[in-house]
Amino acid sequence: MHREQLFDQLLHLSALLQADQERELSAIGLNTRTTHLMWAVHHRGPLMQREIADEMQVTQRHVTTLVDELIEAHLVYREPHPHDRRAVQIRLTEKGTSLMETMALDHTRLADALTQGWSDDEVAAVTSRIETVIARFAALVDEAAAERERTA
Amino acid sequence: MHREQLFDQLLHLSALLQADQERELSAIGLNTRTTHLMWAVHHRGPLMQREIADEMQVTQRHVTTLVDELIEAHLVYREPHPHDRRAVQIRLTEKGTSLMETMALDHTRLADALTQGWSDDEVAAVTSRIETVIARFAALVDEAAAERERTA
DNA sequence: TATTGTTATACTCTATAACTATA
DNA sequence: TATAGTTATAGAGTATAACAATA
Repeated sequence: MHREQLFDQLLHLSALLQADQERELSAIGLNTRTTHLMWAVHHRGPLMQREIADEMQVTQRHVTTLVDELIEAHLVYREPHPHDRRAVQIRLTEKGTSLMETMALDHTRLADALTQGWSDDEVAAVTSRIETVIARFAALVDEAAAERERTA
Repeated sequence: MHREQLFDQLLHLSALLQADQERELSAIGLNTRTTHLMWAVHHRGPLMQREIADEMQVTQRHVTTLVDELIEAHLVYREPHPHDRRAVQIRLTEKGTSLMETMALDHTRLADALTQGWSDDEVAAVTSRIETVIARFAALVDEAAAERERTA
């Protein structure tokens, strides 16, 4: 069936993208987690470690470790929180900011390369299809979660 | 730009699918690795542990561990290799086979649910687009690998 | 009393190296 | 000499629990 073939392809593509990303990142001494952390700070501004833990769904303790690594690499730094003396704020260094900007650019270039030769309409059509797949999948996951609640 | 939005969506979908799969598997005491192992045996027939290590791109030592876990769960068993007394063959138990069949069915059902209401032509059109994205991505990865060869 | 971050500790996943039995 | 699998060991990644400083 074609429907299953499409599904398998999406899984395949997802595996390819992920493997490639991990290879690229490890070449510059990063991994998915540390990059996610920097990406969050880059887009949301200075964050407390607790906020980062919430965003990334990992423990605060683990954020401490990740931040330590990024400080070692001169990509972020800790600053006292302006209003809460218990907390610190994580900010990107210049090097960190410029790395995030480079990544964003690479990202755009890759997106363009992968859809090269498609008309804008084609891009829009596929985008809208994928959107419905995401929405439906989210609905199914919610349903399953509700089911588990009821059973438990 | 729309092209980047599509790319981001594909990444998002991939993360959703993966997280969901891991949750489902952990509910039945499996993970991505052990499932991959069983899937390989289910589709390729009885395999030596070395063959499994090749297929999964992990060490033979790690295959030993994964097989031990699956034996503990009564999902596979070891059998002497018919022609090579150094080796063993991994086979699925009845329970293991039936689990793989259930998974294949769930997989088909999910693919259908996610594309519900799409015409066959629409499915085919999106499939063909994703195919070109995969092909192009593979080409880019190869190019980058060749580049690294030359530099090294 | 609750929250932020850290010290101490442990668990999971996976790898490398040395070894046994067999090819 | 090379290969299949295992014993022993170690490293990365991540979690839980207890604690200090502050809210």
